[in-house]
Amino acid sequence: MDGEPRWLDAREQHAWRGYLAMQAQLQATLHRRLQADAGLSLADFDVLVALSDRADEPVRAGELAGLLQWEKSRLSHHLARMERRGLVAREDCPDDARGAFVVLTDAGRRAQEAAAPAHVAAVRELVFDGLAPEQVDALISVSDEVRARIAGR
Amino acid sequence: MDGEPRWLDAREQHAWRGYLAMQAQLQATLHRRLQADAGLSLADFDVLVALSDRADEPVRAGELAGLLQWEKSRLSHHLARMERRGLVAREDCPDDARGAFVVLTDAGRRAQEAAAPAHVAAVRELVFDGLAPEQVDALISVSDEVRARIAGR
DNA sequence: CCGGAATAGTTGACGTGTCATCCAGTGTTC
DNA sequence: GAACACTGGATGACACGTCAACTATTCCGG
Repeated sequence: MDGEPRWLDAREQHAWRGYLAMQAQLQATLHRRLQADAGLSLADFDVLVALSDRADEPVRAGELAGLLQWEKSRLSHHLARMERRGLVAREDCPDDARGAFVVLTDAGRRAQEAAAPAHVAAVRELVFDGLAPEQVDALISVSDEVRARIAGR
Repeated sequence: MDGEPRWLDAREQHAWRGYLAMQAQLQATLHRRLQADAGLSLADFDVLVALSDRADEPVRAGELAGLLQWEKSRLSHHLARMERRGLVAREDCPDDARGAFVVLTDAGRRAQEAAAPAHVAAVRELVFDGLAPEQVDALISVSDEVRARIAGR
């Protein structure tokens, strides 16, 4: 079927290793800073942002999973932990008795608002302040292309 | 200290969200395929590749951690799991009695050789086959810049 | 040589993510 | 309306990663 595997050439290997290193270090750094500044994980922050984008309307768990592109089970576990810490609450859903609404608590809203400025500043500092506009464009086009290839097949 | 936080502009937000989505989906897809094809996690694969790059010379655990850019404790836990599955073995280090050598077992070598072609093919298919040479260059320059900013501060 | 600092690696506790499974409520079909 | 599959979500088991504490050795100054 594939005879000889086609390995990556030198430039591709360089790009791939560089990308892997960047992504690991960037994620770890942003995570550590957010944790240190605000006591939140990146995942916590994503959930809080998604919920506060919806003002205060309760959001269905499944819909939230879709927004975050998370598996339902991941979200369920994560919400259980966040609920234990008082950041979110689950409410019964009148329309569909097997569904659940998720809402931000006051503590959750405060945590998100407190965390956001430093987090954005870190993203700026580590990424965008160092990139020329063409590099930002390239990042967009690469992301779009790769995502299209992942989705389409 | 920072008065008004400087938010990301529309283009930057687009780039950032796209990057985050790409990286999450790419990692998940590569992980799932490697797991399905070869029963290995990405982390397993990285360890096996690092060890097989060193032919069969035993590698000190600490050095391996450095090569992989992993914390020592992560490596220790991961090696314990891989050792349980028979992919690697730990040996005593004669020079330094508190050190440990890590070696690939035959099963480990076979697993790595069996996994590599499909994994490279997946990276090609999802990433490099879709990118023009300038995009690969841009990926390199972005990775270098971001890593420099993470390191230097 | 002795005692304390540094180093190599392990361990335990805990948060996180995945997969498979389960359960309850819903919808559909006859 | 009873049997059926379907859907929303929770749960348990387990792999993974991090942090802090720990153990055993080595190193170094006196």
